Amino acid sequence: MAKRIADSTVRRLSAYLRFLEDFESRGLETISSEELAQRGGTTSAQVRKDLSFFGSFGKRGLGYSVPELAGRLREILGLGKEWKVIIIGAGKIGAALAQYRGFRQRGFLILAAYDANEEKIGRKLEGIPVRDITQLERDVRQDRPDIAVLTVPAEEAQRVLDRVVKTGIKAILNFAPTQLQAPADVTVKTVNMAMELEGLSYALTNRD
Amino acid sequence: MAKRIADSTVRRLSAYLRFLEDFESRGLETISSEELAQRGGTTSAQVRKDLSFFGSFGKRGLGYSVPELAGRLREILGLGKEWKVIIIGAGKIGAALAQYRGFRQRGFLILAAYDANEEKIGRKLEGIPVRDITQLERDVRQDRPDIAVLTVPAEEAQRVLDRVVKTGIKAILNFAPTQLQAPADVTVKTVNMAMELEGLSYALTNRD
DNA sequence: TTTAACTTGTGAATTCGTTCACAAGCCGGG
DNA sequence: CCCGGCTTGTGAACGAATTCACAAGTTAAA
Repeated sequence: MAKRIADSTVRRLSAYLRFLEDFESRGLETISSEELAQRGGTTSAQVRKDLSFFGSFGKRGLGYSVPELAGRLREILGLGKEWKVIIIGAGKIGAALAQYRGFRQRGFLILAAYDANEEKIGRKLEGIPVRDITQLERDVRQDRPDIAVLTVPAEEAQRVLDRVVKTGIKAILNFAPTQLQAPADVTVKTVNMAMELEGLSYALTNRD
Repeated sequence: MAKRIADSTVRRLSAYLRFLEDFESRGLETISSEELAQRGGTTSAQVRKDLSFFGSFGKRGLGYSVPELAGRLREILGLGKEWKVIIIGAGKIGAALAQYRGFRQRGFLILAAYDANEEKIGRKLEGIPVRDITQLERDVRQDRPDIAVLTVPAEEAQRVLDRVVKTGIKAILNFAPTQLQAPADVTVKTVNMAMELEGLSYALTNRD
């Protein structure tokens, strides 16, 4: 890949793909950058610029072919293959994720959940086996998951992350409300609800 | 408030507060911008700039008083008062949120959850009453919640949001993986897991 | 074939956020 | 009381992301 693409750009591509799939299911053939922009809360210039990093997919005067652009976006985002996911922490959030149909829909296959609690080990979490966290390293060697989702308490998050990194997993989705340190070749995305809530609190407090 | 503060700045303030609380509990008196920066994965100049938007809280040569800065940040973020929250959608994610202790800890009081499913109405979700969604408008007039958390399917999210906005609620935390349209005076924050996952997929696919 | 109405792709201009760099201020030790 | 070591607060420089603006290409209709 020639240029480094900003995180915000990738997020928008992801949003565009969602609208395209909606358009696709309604049988529409073409879409303009303006239509795409309105649905995504951005501008048509932004849409065109975002896409231009990866090539030129549109036809001047006409717009973009919906199926073609959707296909190209899936390719760019790496959604062509199946990604194997493990969930670490079989609590309430882990359970909510385990049943989330968005995973499977987009090609993310959840292999297993891990926990230290003996009462949970051996059971199923929304159909997904809960395994003993002590087996993590052995299982990873065998199953080769691509992504680990962390739903453990904040206090344990860094320790668990270090362990996960050591197994060679390069992508982590963290739900613990804490900043994590990881090597540069490991991508960590954090979903921090506490932060979002405080953002709302700030907005409510500082109105014009 | 004189200047418009960037979203990214508010998120960092929220992160700083978390470290400060950690420092506070360990009985430390002062902290430098450098220490704060290291924990938050940013730079000391960034920390100082962020804080400078709101005044000057530090002592040159010494750093910041931990309790004082924590207090000022809570004030800035509007965490001094108790915010009343309702959850709309009593599914798995709603349940996970209902039991999330981070809410209460930071002064967010969950009043109730709402659902259309008769089997859920009247029961409790992690100790929180599940009410009939048809009563939403009446309840809001009475209870005056500040924040609504949306954990409904993507297809219904916009419709539910419109209804919530009409009741006068000005802050919404959305968990549906969809872009929502709201009036300018309503703040909507979306936690979009699908987007984060696709960000990981992109990162795994486009390595150097 | 010509024209009018559209829409893309992209350099240039602009805006916004981050980093640099340093004067100003504080503290402790001699 | 003065000096050396530290750390803040903040303009200025920089860099990144967004928006502007327009040439170039497409289509449809006359």
